Amino acid sequence: MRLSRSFIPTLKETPSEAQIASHRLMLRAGLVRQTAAGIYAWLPAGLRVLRNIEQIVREEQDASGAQEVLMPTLQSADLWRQSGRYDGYGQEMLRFKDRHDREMLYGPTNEEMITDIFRTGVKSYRDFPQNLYHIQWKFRDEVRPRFGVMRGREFLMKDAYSFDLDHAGAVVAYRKMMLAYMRTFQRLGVQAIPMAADTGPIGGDLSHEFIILAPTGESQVYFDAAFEKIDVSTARYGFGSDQDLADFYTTMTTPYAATDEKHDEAAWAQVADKREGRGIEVGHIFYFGTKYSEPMGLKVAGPDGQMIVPHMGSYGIGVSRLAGAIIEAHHDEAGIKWPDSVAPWRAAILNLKPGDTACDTICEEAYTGLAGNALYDDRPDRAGAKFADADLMGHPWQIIVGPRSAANRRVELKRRMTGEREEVSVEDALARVLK
RNA sequence: CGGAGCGUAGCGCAGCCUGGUAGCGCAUCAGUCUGGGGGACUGAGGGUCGUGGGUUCGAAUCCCGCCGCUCCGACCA
Repeated sequence: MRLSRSFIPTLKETPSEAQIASHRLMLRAGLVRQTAAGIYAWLPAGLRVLRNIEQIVREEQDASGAQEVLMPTLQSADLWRQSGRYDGYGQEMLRFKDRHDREMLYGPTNEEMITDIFRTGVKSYRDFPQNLYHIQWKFRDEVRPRFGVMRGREFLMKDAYSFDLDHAGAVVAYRKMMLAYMRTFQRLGVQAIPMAADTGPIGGDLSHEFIILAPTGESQVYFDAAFEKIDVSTARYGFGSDQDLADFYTTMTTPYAATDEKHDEAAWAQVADKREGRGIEVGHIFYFGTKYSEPMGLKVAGPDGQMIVPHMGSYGIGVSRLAGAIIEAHHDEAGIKWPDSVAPWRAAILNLKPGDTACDTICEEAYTGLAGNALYDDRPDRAGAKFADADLMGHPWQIIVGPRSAANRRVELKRRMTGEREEVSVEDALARVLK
């Protein structure tokens, strides 16, 4: 993308409504635009980030054996009456009526809908286990939306739902999701810690929330440094082995980890290598047994002819929230420092002197060589403005092409995350960026 | 849902108290000079002052209603 031809409205000044770093930077870097309280439009650069996060989430869900579906944003109130949640959900649910006076709602979550879909399609115990997920917009009419996309009213969430014949099977499904989540967050460039959690309105008796570390996080978290060394790679743990999953689960749940609400000073005192900091919740997993399958009449014939009521779990990742959370974890005074995996472009090409033949030639060559992975700053602006915008937008690499070194076919390569910079040949720069 | 504010040009703000035909910085456009960390100069364009009503000779300014938004707290992917 050529910056001169793109719609990336960066701001030099901070909009007054933005209080926290990620909100300020998302607005300043031209990623999103607020359209109403807690509701955001995603602009070209922001959408690329959102899609990158979504794709990593998708790949890890698929790897765990979950299958992607897509359920609608609008649901019928009848469905929620079957589970008994329609009256209990409260003001957070956005309710309305269609032209025929039918009661509808904009879905805040999909347990009822997936249970309804699954019960009409499943035929036998042989069909189990299953895990279905989708990545869809949700709406929760928060009393007080804030922090930009971190606490919006409309947000993109990945939610998965597992179906198993018994508790033991559901526990395996739960562990698979925990493993998939750890891999997902690792790929997204953030340190995530699973912490035992309350189950809230979803219900159930086994639940963990995934907290990622960021200096500006909402809550204080305490955890054992052992979490920093856990290997969650496919080489260490496989989805196909119940023993691996059990080992993994033990490893993830044994060291101390708690948010300030559940913090236990006595247990904390026993931890040898302590870590504490601020955290943001970006995922939450629940096992809730037959809470929905029972009232909604989901049951199948077992091998002995007896009817079985399946055990379920649900697993959420806040995709749009992650865009903000990743910025909270990776930024400085100048702007965003995107991890490679989620950056809208891998590199920015800064042409410090458009019109200079050597600069123009090298920039075009780099732009073509990076094939869609680069944002080319070809604007006729001053160098300082380009540096400032590149730092603000947070491209992992900056290929700085100036007349000083361009004559020798050399460029300056800057790594945004670390601030390191070095002069290299054009070829080396491209190879490094694409590696 | 309790408390506190704000709405004036794309963004950040002043003007309001004490009513008299709207201003500053940045951004934008044109030109000149510049050219490695948001440069300088000259000129130009851009505003139903959130909205409806009221008071007044006259309302951005005073009064009332409504709408929108933000912040603090309680609550939450």
